[in-house]
Amino acid sequence: MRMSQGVEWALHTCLNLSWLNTPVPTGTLAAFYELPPAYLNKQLQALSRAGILTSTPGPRGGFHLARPAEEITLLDVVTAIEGPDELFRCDQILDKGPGEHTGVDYRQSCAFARAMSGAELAWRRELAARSVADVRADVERAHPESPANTRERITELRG
Amino acid sequence: MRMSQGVEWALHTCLNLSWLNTPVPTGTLAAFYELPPAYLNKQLQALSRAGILTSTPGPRGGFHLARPAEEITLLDVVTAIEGPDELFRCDQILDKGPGEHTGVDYRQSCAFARAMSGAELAWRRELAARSVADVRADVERAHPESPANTRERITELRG
DNA sequence: GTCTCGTTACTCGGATATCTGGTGTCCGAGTTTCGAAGG
DNA sequence: CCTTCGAAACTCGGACACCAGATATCCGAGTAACGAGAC
Repeated sequence: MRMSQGVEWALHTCLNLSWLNTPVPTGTLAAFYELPPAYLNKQLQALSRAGILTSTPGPRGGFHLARPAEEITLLDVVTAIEGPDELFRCDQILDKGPGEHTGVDYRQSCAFARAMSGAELAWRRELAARSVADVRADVERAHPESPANTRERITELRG
Repeated sequence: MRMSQGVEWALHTCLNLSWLNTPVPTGTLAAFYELPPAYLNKQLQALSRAGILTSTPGPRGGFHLARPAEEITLLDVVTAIEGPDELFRCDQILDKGPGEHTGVDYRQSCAFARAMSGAELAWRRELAARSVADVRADVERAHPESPANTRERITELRG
């Protein structure tokens, strides 16, 4: 049960994009971290479908944030990459056990499913409470040179 | 990022075992929910390695809880099946980016890793707060006949 | 009747296949840009 | 000099291989039970 690698890429890429105000193509964003460009593109497409990024085709095109970093939560990114499914999926194991098989939704009736769902909700709540802008503020506090470094490196890579 | 099916099996099996005080072989436990016996055995082995179950070989052998259900948390079971790894693993993507590459642990320095780790901690805290005995109490409150039903069905299946 | 011992059957345990989903890659559709040609 | 037009290059987007981990299975090592035989 490891989280997809794409989540980490997506988060850092969103942070970098929040320091820029121009579309950046996938190749440049991938070169920044030496990532496989085509696969990063796949993740960015997912973010685009989720309405987090906006893509512009053609020369001088690329991806840019679809809305302010303050309105992009970590949960948004995780959900965009990993999908909306829950971690613990109750496959209605109880259907085969004894008792009434009245076609009830075990996601609600199974006590384990409820407990797991509650724990997952706490996780989601934490993720939804932190935006990319919050993290950006932390980074800028610890490393004030980061924005300038990123901007410089991006323009340099774009050549 | 779906959680392994084995977690659900393990949870329900632990609950059933908490209603019995005798070793139950894998075959019987599997038949209870019509699960593949050999694969369930694999999961129970993991629980055994984690110290949640105790296995006794030979005739009249099987698995039984290694400690009271009050002392078995949902987190214990999840960790036993899924392993101790974190959901979000920071693969030190920043190592390739600009800045100092002083061999620091990005699990600590990366702001995203810290945020994700915090959210995961909230999740683990919820899971650790609920024991199998808590869930058992919920089930017995909603379905008082469950313990007797389970005991009856187990002895019936064992033949 | 009781103890001993060997056989038997049953259990776990790990080593072995199979399959789905994450990982990685490629090429085509569409658009902007740029430059050249004509007015 | 300005406008128009066309080709080219660059971008995303989805369709196609590959691989690790989860799923599923099998057979051997070990042990408790049981029964037969001896005392």
